[in-house]
Amino acid sequence: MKKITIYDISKKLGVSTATINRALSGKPRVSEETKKLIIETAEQMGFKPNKAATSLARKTIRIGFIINRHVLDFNIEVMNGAKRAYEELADFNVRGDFQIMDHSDSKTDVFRKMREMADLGYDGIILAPTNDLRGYSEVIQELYDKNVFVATVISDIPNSKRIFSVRSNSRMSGKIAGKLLWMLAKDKPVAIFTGTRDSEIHKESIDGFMEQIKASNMDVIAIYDNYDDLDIAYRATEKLLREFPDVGGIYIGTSNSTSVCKKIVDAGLTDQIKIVASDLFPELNDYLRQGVIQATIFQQPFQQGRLAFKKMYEYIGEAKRFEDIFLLKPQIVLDSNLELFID
Amino acid sequence: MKKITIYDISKKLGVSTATINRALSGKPRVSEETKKLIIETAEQMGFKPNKAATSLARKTIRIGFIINRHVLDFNIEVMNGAKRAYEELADFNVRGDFQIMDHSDSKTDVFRKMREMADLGYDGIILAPTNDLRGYSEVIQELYDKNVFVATVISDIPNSKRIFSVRSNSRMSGKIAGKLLWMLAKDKPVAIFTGTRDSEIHKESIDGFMEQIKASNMDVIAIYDNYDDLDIAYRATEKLLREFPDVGGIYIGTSNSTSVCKKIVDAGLTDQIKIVASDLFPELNDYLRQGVIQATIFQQPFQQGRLAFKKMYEYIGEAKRFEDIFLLKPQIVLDSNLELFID
DNA sequence: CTGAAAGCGCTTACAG
DNA sequence: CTGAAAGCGCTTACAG
Repeated sequence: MKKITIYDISKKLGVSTATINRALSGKPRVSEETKKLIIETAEQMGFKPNKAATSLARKTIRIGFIINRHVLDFNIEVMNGAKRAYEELADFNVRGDFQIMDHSDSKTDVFRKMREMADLGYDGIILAPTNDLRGYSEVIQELYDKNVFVATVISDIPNSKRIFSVRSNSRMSGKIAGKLLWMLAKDKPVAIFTGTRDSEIHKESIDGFMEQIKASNMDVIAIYDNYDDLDIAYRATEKLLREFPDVGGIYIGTSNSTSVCKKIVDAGLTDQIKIVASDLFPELNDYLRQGVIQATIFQQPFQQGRLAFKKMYEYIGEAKRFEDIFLLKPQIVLDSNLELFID
Repeated sequence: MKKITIYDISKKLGVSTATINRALSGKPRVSEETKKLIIETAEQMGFKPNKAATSLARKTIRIGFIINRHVLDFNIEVMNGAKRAYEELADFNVRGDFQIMDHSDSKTDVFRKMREMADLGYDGIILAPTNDLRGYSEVIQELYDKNVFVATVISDIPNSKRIFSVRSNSRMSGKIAGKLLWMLAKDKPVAIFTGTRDSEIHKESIDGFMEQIKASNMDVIAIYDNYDDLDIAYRATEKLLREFPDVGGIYIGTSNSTSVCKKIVDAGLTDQIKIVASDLFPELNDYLRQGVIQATIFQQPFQQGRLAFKKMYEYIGEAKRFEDIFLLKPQIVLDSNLELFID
């Protein structure tokens, strides 16, 4: 029942607390021998370092956070979540630095920023990767070798030394969308609009959707990928309505759902065609309230940022090691519970 | 940018840190005059006590947690959530004590337990109230006067001195259920089964449901309340099917949904009648997977307990004061995302 | 009513 | 490679 402290270990081993600390936090200048002894003893005594004491005593941890302006609202929400986590950790000796890279900035600028932070002594960097992932791994490896840890939010950078990744469970988003369309447009064929397949996120949501559709014995008549652009999506919707007039439901996996909705409204097909969309933003809220969209799958951007910052803190400040992917639950939003998701 | 500490206040005012502390934490033995001065200065300097230091220095906070065996699984999940919060606060000088009152115990036993905890020096007690609320207010008031704070989980005790309450947004649960039945059984009339109307929770979920049904222009043909008993619910379902053979959907607002489902299956009406249920437990998971139930509204018992414990800690240990009702978001669970909700 | 001092459980220069 | 000591920012007996 009684809590074990480093003093208990110190007394038992006749070694100073300073040495105990070096051994336990993997710092240099302890002989391998005593280090081993200390670690074993600590383990066996069930020692767990006290977080409050640790944070008080150590020097300030520095965490950087970098997003770009692409898909602005979503990214800003992620950043706001990270800022919230930062506030919640205010008394635990952390400093957060939040950077929004300009849309015009090339990826090279992101890399420069990362290296700059590393040189300034940052301990960790949280990154929202751009679509094109080339070059990231090298920079991450480079920082890793300097003990500057990189994690990702929103999407992952596979096969890199990033210490963990926080994102939405997009396969599940697709499955949920499939199920909802089954409920809404049961006997009619459905279509799907999504962003670039280069993105793992979009690929997964398509997979999940198709899996569910197949399980429900429904027909998918068209898959439109790479439709991040509003105009192109509008025209693609026209094409869909022309070629498949019997379409009963659409899943829009990208956040650029508004032009699809617009076309459906323009064509006066609101009641015939059921739409399940993604994310949450003002225009989309309106479509939900008007019944143009029946449901949307919310990816919890705020919580993504919050969790990423918190986990980065735990990784650095509390030497926690954990599973390396955190998948947040996609939330089903209908017009009836919409109010819970907007403040 | 620089953090203000009590030393800064101490220096500025020429008063010892001990006195500063007494003034700021509302302890006796400070003159009204210096107290006022200290509080004003602290405010003006933007002083915020450091949580890590506070928890290290103060004596252990004691929090009690009391549930009864009624609706066992749900309550146990709430307790597990509270235990999780307790673990998360392990380094912050708290002690939790978790009590399950036996089904046979009368409410008097709960009251006795509460008084016992107060006498033992507990600082706060979290309580899951029984259905019959008589007598609670008096005990809560009594403890309040001794500076022992009571909060509630799962359901509230209105008009009492309980410091806060954590529960699910049950009005929203009803609204969501109504919307889902609109999606599932659009043109057919629907019915609702629910627990006792004595419970605010059930009353609210009925209200929310009716509100949504009305907004969707659907017909409610029957309301069965007070159906917490399995046998009674089974027979009520028989009656429903007999009297209203055209029923297309049922919302079950209590967790005793299994006997309704059983009757529907027995009658071979699985495909004709759509069911939206509440909560999540093994038998219900099976009904979801088999398509007997189309959706269930999850009340997040684990998170309820976790939040309640955490808030109690903050109230006592960090002197935080907040809105007094925390309503958790009801989660929509379909068979497609069920796996995210069970471990 | 007020203050000096010790202590909570760690980490960090600094000295050796 | 190792240790003594100070310090992080509070709270708490204890003495006055």
